[in-house]
Amino acid sequence: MPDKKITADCSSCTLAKRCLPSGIPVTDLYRFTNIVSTNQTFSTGDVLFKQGVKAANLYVVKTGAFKTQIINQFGDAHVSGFYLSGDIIGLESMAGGVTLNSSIAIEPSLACKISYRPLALLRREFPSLSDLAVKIYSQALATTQDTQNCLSIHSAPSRLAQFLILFSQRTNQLSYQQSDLHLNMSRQDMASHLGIAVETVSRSFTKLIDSGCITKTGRLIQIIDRTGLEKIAQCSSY
Amino acid sequence: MPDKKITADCSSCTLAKRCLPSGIPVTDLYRFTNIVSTNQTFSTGDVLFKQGVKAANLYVVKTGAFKTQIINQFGDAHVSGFYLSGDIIGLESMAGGVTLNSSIAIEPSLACKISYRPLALLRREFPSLSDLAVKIYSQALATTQDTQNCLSIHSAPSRLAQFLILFSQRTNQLSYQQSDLHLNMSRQDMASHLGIAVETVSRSFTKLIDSGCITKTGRLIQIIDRTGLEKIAQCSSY
DNA sequence: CGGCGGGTTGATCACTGTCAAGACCGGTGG
DNA sequence: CCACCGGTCTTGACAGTGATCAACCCGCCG
Repeated sequence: MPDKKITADCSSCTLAKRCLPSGIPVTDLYRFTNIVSTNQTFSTGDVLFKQGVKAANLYVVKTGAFKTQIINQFGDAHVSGFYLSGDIIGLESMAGGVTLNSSIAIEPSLACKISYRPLALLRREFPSLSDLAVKIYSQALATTQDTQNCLSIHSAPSRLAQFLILFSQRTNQLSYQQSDLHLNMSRQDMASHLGIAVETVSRSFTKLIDSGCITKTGRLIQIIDRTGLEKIAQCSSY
Repeated sequence: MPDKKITADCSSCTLAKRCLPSGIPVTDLYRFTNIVSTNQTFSTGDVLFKQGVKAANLYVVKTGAFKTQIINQFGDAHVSGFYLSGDIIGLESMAGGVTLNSSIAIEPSLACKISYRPLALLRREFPSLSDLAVKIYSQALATTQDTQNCLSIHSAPSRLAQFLILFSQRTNQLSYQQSDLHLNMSRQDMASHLGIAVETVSRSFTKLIDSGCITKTGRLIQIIDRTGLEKIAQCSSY
């Protein structure tokens, strides 16, 4: 690491309590700061890493949003996940050594880069960091299983409703009952993620609006009736 | 732990090389054996753990097969995953402390139970076990993302084809090109897992057979034309 | 001004969920 | 040995949903 520029150290980061540094005693925090490239900037469409290359880094989203997508041999892309502030990207590629998907910024964003190797060394040294890693992985697994459940819902409006519920839970982890919801991604990305056509996404939105559960202006959603939305998400024939 | 009966220790287990004990030096293997309840027997339909109770254990499938399912507030069940020999059940519930799903045997099976707590202590003690945990979690994440991709496929025959491909990859990890495939689960479970109706599963099977990619006798599948099957799995309009 | 990408709305048709009936298989009891 | 029964699986008919193609609106930018 010749002349790495550290734009900010982790001790002053607002995410530190929820991020990997929380696995290390504050007195040793400098050890962590040494292996991180903080606050790398990305514009919309910038690529964090490409599918099928050597997997070497984790990325923590500081501000903005990213998507991951998998491209099959026919060139069809499927958006596999969205990552918001505090989320960690690249966990699934750690075992194989090769990136299983591409990651792309969907907003102007900041992300911190952490190399696998030195992180593993720190993990071996600090048991509390090992505990945190397990916790993070466990939560990541739970999240993807939520997504899986969402995808197994039959009707399109129900699927969209479930997606909105899950998304709002993730964005409002701190203040859960907040009802405003900014959908960072395009309809195209949502459609790909949910496995339905773009037009169907639009139509499903209008159905949710007509039912009085949400309002919408562009990409800004407001959840009016959360229980109603949950009911729609679980009603098999809506 | 008063009078726990150890029916077999891990050093003699055929799975040991792929299982958690591989994270510990052979000389310390007895430490592992002490925290495992090996070879617990389950009949078809037996419950490993229920959804929404205190999460306390991991289970390693030794022989047989299990499913996990999530039941929503309306009583609808969704089969979230299948677990075969060598797979680990319960990873996603570690962080929250509460089981996120139920796990049920779909065949007469053997499984080994490992409590979180003493496992975490061992992990803190043996860095190689910590590495293995990360690797296992990473692979589990990759697997669920595969499943997610499978669910985002539009047409039912394509979805089934993709499921068969993924399933055969998992069962034949050792001898990859093996083409025989025993589907342990009922059509009902497959349908729930894939998010389609039971009848559609049947119809999709006949389509795959008609296309000459597979043959089928009951729950035994033989893959004749693997590349053809892959082509169907990725063709958007089949 | 015109082109372009993102988003919505409309019309049509294929696909799949649903309901119903029948085939198959294993187990039980006469 | 056979009849009966339950569950699992398959096949058929029909209706509803969503994918597709097309047109249109809107904001942005050259």
